[in-house]
Amino acid sequence: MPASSIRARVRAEMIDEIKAVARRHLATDGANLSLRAVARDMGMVSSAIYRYFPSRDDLLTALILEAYDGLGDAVEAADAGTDRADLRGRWHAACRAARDWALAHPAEYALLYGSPVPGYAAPDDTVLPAQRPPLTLVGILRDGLTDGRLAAPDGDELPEPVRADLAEIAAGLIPGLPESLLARGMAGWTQLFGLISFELFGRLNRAIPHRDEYFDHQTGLMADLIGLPR
Amino acid sequence: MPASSIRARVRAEMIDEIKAVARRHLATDGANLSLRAVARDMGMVSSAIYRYFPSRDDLLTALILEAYDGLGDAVEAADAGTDRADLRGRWHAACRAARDWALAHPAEYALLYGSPVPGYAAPDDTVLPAQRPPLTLVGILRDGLTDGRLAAPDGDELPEPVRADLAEIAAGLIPGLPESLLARGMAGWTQLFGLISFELFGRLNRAIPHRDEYFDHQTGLMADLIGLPR
DNA sequence: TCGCGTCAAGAGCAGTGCTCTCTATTTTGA
DNA sequence: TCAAAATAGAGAGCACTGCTCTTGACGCGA
Repeated sequence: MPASSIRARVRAEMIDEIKAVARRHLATDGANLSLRAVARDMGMVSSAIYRYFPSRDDLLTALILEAYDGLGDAVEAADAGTDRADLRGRWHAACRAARDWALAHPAEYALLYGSPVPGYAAPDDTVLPAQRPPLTLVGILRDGLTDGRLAAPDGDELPEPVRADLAEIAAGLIPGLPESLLARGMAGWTQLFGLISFELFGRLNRAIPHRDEYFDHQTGLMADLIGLPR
Repeated sequence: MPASSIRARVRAEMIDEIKAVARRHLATDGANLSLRAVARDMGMVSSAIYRYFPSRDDLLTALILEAYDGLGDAVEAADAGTDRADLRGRWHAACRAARDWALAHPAEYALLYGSPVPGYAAPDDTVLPAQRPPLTLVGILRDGLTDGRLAAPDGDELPEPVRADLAEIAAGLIPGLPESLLARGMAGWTQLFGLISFELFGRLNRAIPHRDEYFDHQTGLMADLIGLPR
């Protein structure tokens, strides 16, 4: 290890620095990341970047993976930092953490959840990190169910195909979660994504001055739909 | 009119053709629309396009406006084509129309609701067309309220800032709509946007094979939250 | 110390948005 | 009617992009 490691270490540092510079560019210039600009910022010639990332998309993928992890960390930490029995508090904390992260990293959020780049297909290793936020949310529901604080909504007659699809998802991710509860959890996650996107993409610029309160109230409505006790 | 109209007519036809070709390019190549490619497709030189659209952004804006109108037309027509008294049917029809339009025009949907292009700011005349779909949705709620089929949810204690913001929105768009109902309508609209985006951007590719049924069930959940009678 | 592998640099290709100039055509006004 | 004005398209050119290929220098293991 000692011999080759000096070169390997430099290489790892270069990769990190490129990602850092790219993230900075992303924050200021938005999604149209320019490899040449990154190289210029690093005092390199553009072709040298290709020693570290075979294409622009690969650099973007690396940034996407880091972003997913950042968001996942934030959401999970917020959930973990709240009293396990306070289901509604955990829901709100997780939602707020996602929003806070998005507001702090708008360009990275747009990279994750904005319109997909035409030629670009997210590689498979983004799937798992991408599931962390919604998994945290439905994890709250599962905890509520197991300790009796939350009841599966009854009277929901899920159409059989929907029930089957949701059952498959539940089997893979959170065994034992009733499909009706998973459906409502996913509605909450879907609405959370919509809330953040609307705010970040400027859709309630003029309409809603009190963003924090509006956000909490909207996520609270979904908590009501799910049946999280007040 | 006859004198200048021949040239004016040709000009109008050119503008239409450019937009049509651009829309075609948008559908195949995604959001990164190339003026030069459009010009090439029309047998023109790229600089000639600038006689009709002063910049690429202006062409995009024209496409955005048409897209908003197409979506607005679809949603309003679906609502108008349903029995006025069938609130839930109207809700589902409007939601489905939005989804169908999005699935039929994915690139245009991404243009409207995807991540904003960094340098690009939507001009003010997009605001009104953009409001048509959510307005149609809350219009259903207003109708239900006036004919007694829908009650404003009580027990909702909206935080004062949220209530004030929503009251202002209601005053400008749909006078008389209680803030609590508007809040739930916006939750529904937000979730609808999330649903369509998730589906279109490939987020439930593997997870949900039965998209139609899932969609209807999810929008039905929001109808429940709003209180639309079954 | 020698040779292999890695690295940065530079030139170059094809593409982009956009500007400017030049020429041909159409429209307009006296 | 006929010249002046407005408009249209073509072409060259600028600065930029992602990416490839070649060249020469350097570090590293044998």
